[in-house]
Amino acid sequence: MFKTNRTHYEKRSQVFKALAHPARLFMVEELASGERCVCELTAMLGLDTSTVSKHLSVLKNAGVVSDEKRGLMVYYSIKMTCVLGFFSCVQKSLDEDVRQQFSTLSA
Amino acid sequence: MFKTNRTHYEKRSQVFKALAHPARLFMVEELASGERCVCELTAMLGLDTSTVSKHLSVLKNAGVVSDEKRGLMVYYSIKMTCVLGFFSCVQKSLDEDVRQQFSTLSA
DNA sequence: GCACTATTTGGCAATATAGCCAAATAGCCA
DNA sequence: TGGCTATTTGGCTATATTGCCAAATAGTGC
Repeated sequence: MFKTNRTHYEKRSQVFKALAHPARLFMVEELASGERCVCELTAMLGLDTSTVSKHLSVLKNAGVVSDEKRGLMVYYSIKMTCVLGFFSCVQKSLDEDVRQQFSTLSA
Repeated sequence: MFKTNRTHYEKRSQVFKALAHPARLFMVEELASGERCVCELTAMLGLDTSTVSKHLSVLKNAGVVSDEKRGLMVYYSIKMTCVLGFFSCVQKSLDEDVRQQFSTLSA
């Protein structure tokens, strides 16, 4: 059932692993507005350049983003565009949970 | 930019963290067909019952699934139904990558 | 109550991830 | 070439996750 095509599930989970970090989530949402160089993302995140670079390589290896070098800078942009649809789904569910907790409290 | 609403991104990333494991991914897909008890999922996964139980609690805490106790058994079912749409997106992207690698090789 | 089954929880060792610093690499310009 | 900037890579420590076993909890039926 599971063990026979475990690698199949491992490949798929790589994408979710890539999105499973606040900094990487932020970057993907930022890239939704257009390509950004590493330096721009670094400034926005307030993390070390090397840390940001490693986060981006995680997203790249998962196939979520792609990169292009132009001069000194490396520009990243979204490749797996459909992941943007995830965020509204997740947000909606989180909002519903909050609403439900509130109505439980006030009941 | 990021540091000011870091907790916001942390909450969202919880959902992706929950999906970022092959066993949990398998369970969510299985639950798409209907509710399952822990024992059924344990049999399919070939993991220790305690391990499966912990995986399920991760999914529950993230709001992805919900549980209901009936007699001795605890039945889990999908709560965040929209996550099912993720899988086709991810699969489609992975397929495209494979196709692209193939065409690069044969070119 | 006792015995039995299903599930959860605590604890531990092995492994993976995140962040920083330092060093390496790559491209620009003089 | 050398100096400068942007990015990546290696290495390290701190922290988080995974999976097992053992023990605790909860529900059933005698």
